[in-house]
Parts: sequence; C-alpha cells; structure tokens
Amino acid sequence: MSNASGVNPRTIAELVVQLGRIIHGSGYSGGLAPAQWSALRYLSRANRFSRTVSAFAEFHSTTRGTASQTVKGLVGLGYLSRNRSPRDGRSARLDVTDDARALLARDPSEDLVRAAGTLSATARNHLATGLERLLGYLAQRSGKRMFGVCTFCTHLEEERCQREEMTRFECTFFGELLEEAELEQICINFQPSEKSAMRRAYDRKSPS
Amino acid sequence: MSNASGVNPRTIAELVVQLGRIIHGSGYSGGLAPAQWSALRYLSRANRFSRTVSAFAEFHSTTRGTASQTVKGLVGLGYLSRNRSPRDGRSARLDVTDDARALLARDPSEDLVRAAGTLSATARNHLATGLERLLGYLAQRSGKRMFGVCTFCTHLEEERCQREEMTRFECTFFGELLEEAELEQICINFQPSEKSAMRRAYDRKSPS
DNA sequence: CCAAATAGTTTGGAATCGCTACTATATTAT
DNA sequence: ATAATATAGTAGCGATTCCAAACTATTTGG
Repeated sequence: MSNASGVNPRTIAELVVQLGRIIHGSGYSGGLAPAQWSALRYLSRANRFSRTVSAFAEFHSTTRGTASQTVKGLVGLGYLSRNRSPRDGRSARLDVTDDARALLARDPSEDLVRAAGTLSATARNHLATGLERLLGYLAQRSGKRMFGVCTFCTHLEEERCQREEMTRFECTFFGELLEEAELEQICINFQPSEKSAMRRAYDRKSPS
Repeated sequence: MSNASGVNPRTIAELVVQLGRIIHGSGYSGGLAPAQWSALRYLSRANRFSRTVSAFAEFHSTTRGTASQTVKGLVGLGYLSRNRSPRDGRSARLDVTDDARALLARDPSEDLVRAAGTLSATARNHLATGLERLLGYLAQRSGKRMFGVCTFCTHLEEERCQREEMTRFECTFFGELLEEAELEQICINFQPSEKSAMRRAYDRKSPS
C-alpha cells in the first residue's frame, strides 16, 4: 500500500546534502583539494568562452577572489596555463595541460559516476529529471545562472552548407563559428531551448 | 523518440556535484559557516546515543579533530551544551540549546527542502530512490556507515503491553527503552531492516 | 573625454581541513 | 591484577578555502 503523499521533502534535502558531503570529503586525494578538483573538472569541460576565473567562480558558487587563488595554485602545479586574451586585455583563458588531463582519470568524483552507472536507464532518467528541477528552482530563486551545453542552447544556429556534406554551427551570442566538438562543452551563457526538455532523450550517446 | 540507454551517468554526477556546491555556497549565512550549520542540523536530528563529536565527525565525513573545532565554536556561541556521560568518562553528549532551535528556522538548506516540496509525490519518490542508491553504493564502496532512523532499523524491538493501550520500544543494540518520539531520530548504529525497502511508502507523514 | 562596468589580483582574518601527537578512560587479553 | 590495545576527545601545525574589501588595469557607454 503506497502512500499517496510521497517522500517527505526534508528527506530529499537530507539525502542531497549527505551526498554532497561525501563527495566533498573524498575530494582530498591525489594531492589536490576539493576546490582544485572542481576547477580542473570545470575547465576541462568548458568551452573557450567560459574558461576564465570569473566563469569558474560563478560555476563554483564562490567569489572571484577565492577562485583566483585556487587557479593560481593549479597554475603553479603545472595543471593550468594562462593565455591572455588578444581581444580583451583584462581577460585570460585558462587551459588544462596534458598533465591535468592525465590526472583527471583519478578524479575522486569518478566514484559518483560509477555509482550512477549502476542504476537502470529509467532510474537515471528519473533521477536526472528530479535533480534538474531542484537545480532550476534554486538557481532561479537565488538569481544564479545555469550552465549547459550548446546543443540545448537557444544561441546555437545550425546552417546546412550548399553541398549537403556538412553543417556549420554558430553561436549567436558570441557571434562566432563553433567546431562540432565544442557543441558538447559547457558554456556560461547557456539559455535552455525547447529542445532541452527532451534533453534526456538526446543525451550524449552511451554504448548501444 | 526516447533513447533506450538513458541519461549519461556522468551527467548525473555533474548535477549532484553542482547541487552540492550551491548548498555549500549558501551555507555562509546567519553568522555561521557551512560546517556549523551541518553540525546543528545533525545534532538536532540525532538521538541521545548519537549526539557526540565522533558521531558527527563520521556523519559529516571529516576527522574528529575538525569536528571538535566546529563543536567548540558552537558551544562558545551558546548553541550547544556539553554534558559529560556518567557511564563513559571519555564521552560527552552534545545538546542543542533553545537558541539553536530558533536559529535552525533560518537554516540555508531549507531552500532545498522547499525546492523538493515543489516536486510531485511520484517525482519525490523516484528522486529519493535514486539518491538512496547512490548513497548506498558510495557508502559500501568506501566502507562508510549509513545513518537512519529507528523505525527502519533491525535493532528496534516492539512489544505490546498486557493492557493493549500502548507499545514499548527497545533498541537491542544499546539495550535501552525508547520513547516514541525517538523512533524518528537519526542513529549512528542504524542497520537497515526489511521494512526500509518500503521506506518511501511509510515515510514521515505529510499533510494529507 | 570621463564615468561606470568588468576581469582579475591582492590582502586580511576566519573557518575548515587532514594529519600527527597527545591525554584520559574503557576494554580486552594474558 | 596487569599489560596491551582501543576509543573519545583535544591541541597544534600548515595548507586550503572562504568572504569581504581594497586595488589595478582595461573596456564600454555616454
């Protein structure tokens, strides 16, 4: 006999918080601290417009000052390289080095990826839907930005070439052409499109 | 056309991590730090056997040293009172004060509770199921203990009295009688029972 | 050309963290 | 009984992280 009123919302909150603590606690490994892992993860997934100190600060829900310190540490360790922008003299793009890519294989949060991998496809879909709603509610309420990939962004414009061989992709926000590989990278200027409702159906391909 | 392979496990992990960061970032409010909020939350929900520095340290995935510091700060602020155990001279029980109970109304993580409250009953059930599985996987893999309430614990023994008026509850682990109000408190020695599979159906009552 | 906004750094002080060493009490084995 | 070991908790160290505020340098808007 199932209870029609469902799980107590507080129970959900407790589970999320607990999960967050376990992740955080596992972040002290491989010689890095949790914030450093988070920076490497973010910068390895972000597109060229979003690999900045400010973007990471916003993604990581912290101040630019704190983010600056975290990045400084990683540059010193040789895991990030700073490339000043030719367009904007104030800005610098942060690129992860090959050493960092190798290190990311030992990212402690990979345990969580494995945990999610043990769930059934429908369980994963349900879980993702719920988490996205929570995230959306909190982001809206606190006026924070949400991050997402070009594929589900309103700023993406596809344009078939005359010879039907390939498609050109353009970001109407930054006004620049995009490589196909960039479509799955995280962007700070993400605006969810209609397609994003069908997000889970079109999610990055898994082994068939 | 829905993809049979479901959401990429990595997407789930990213959502959980992101949610955890937002919670953590919101924890610097009301004059307390995230760890202090976590301590107050835990100690206000834990039963008398579990309100110790060590239990909180384990719950919070940190060391006893760090937990000791966090608790010291809260005692100094008048939010916790230390009560040495008469049984075990090494141990002390931490009780939250009335000031702390009042403060908990402004717990920043209440936003997450509200967010969960906007979901439908079935969405909450799906979400809770998924989160519990993730937590279970990670706890088992890292040899960590899981926390839970007496109601779903194998150590709980119910015993109807002769005059069918009331029921006596006993914890077979600690060998002590339990008040009815204690059955919903968190315990460090939780061992999930058969009933816990039906957890969501029997979850703490919500307004009907 | 000047005011305001933005990107990023620096500094200070506090909190948090893992770690190690330490005290004191309990438990267990001998 | 006594010695060895385990447990509860604290203290100190050095590093990371954190916010807040002050600061430089560049860009943008009027």
